[in-house]
Amino acid sequence: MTLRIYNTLTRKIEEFVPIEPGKVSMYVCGPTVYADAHIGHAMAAIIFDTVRRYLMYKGYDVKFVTNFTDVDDKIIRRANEQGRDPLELANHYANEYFRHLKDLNVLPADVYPRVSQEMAWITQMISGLEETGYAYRLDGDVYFRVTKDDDYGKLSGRRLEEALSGTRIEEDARKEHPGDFALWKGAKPGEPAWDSPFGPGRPGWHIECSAMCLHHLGEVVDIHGGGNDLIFPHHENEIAQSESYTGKQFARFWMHNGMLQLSGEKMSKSLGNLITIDDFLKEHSADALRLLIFTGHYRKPVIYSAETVESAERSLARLRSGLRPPQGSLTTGEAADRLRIATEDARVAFTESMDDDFNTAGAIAALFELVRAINSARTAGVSGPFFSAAQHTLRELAGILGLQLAEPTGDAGADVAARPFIDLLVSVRSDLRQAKQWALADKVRDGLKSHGVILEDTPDGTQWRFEAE
RNA sequence: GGCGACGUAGCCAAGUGGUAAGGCAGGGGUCUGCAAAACCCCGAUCGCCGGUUCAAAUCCGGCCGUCGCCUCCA
Repeated sequence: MTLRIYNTLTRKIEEFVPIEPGKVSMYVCGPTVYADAHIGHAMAAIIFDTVRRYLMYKGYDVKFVTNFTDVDDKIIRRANEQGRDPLELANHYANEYFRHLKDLNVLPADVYPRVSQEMAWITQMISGLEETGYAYRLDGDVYFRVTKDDDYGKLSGRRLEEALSGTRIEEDARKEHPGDFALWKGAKPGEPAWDSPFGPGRPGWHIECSAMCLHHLGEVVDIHGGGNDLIFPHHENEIAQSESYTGKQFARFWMHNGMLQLSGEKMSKSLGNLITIDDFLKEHSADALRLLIFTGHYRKPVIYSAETVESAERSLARLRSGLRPPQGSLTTGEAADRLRIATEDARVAFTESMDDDFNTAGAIAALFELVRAINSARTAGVSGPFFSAAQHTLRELAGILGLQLAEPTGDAGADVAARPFIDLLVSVRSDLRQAKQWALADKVRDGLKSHGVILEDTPDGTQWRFEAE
């Protein structure tokens, strides 16, 4: 089975073939670190984390690079407002972001380059573009000359003439063409600056990704990803710079994720309609966010609401139910056989969906089918190798989506301390049930429930767990 | 104004030519002292109009609606 991926560049689903057999180079545009990250950023990180995990599952050796933009207008403005050093501020939010990635169960990238540490590569590239006539100097700035780039606009489907009509671009009469964009910005008072052949200053926004790709992954990358809000101008300009510089195709596959929507609008820092990752994780698990995202398709918008999150939480509980221990002792027979077949079917259905441009909704459906098969087998008394194999497959496939399926714990800290007392109460209640003291037994159960502890009576005794939040 | 995406049951959502996956919520049932969980059963003809086809949610045209990009943005 071959993996097929939608390529924004061609607007078609294409068979994925890496440049070098067995290896994949992947670059994903990371955040500008000047404020708390929100779950829209988390969504992008989670989607490309799963793309990576699936490529690894398919046997590819993946080199994954994602950057931090730590030199930028907004960082500088914010730092000046707060009287802080811009790089210190950026570093603070980068560290926060690292913490978020860990909380969200996103695998660490192989390299996390930062603009501030890539200046040599950036200036070298700008110099190269200047030498070949793709860039020109203007009052201490350096601009990219879009009119010299024949296929400028190929990613976003815009032509230069069209791009101008109705745009809100601030006209800068000095530029040769309104679409020309800054590769280097001359130093201004109160801004950090680096020395360069073009004088002191700092890089434009787009050049950093081109330079970092070149530095860490080479002239051509297999997959370049990011949010679909980056298609224009960011990725268009990256292509222009990189291809003008190397003369080669910059990225084979361009992948773009849809936006997270809150009350019908894109969640974004500038609109202010956001939920930070920290706030989300106070109330919900990382698994819930992943499930919410993967219920839909990565290229489409995801609707975030109290209702969709709640639905994701309940669905999660259902997936977890497949991991509960077996109850019988049947290791062979018809029911065990059915489970074995269902396990195989689930893997096939899962990979077929994922091969189809990461159809995670279909992949999750396969997971639910497997859960039902496991639960049915448990009820039928199946245990042994087929049962554990089914559960192992469930964990493995869910793991490709980054789902951990861990049972919820109580409030941090209280969890460990409370366990022995809960066990004791459950034990006492079992005695009460033996004695048919139903009223008292129910009082214990209801009391525990009000503290977030769920009791379930089974033929093998009473089990308890913490309620999902 | 330009470019692009989308509109499927109460909600989320897959499916891009052969008579609609999955989840949540809801209803009925099995099990249970009761409950919970689990399991079984139940629901939509796919925004509207027209066209192509033996056959369309799926292709084409028009209309209505929503969203994204065109400015920083995952």
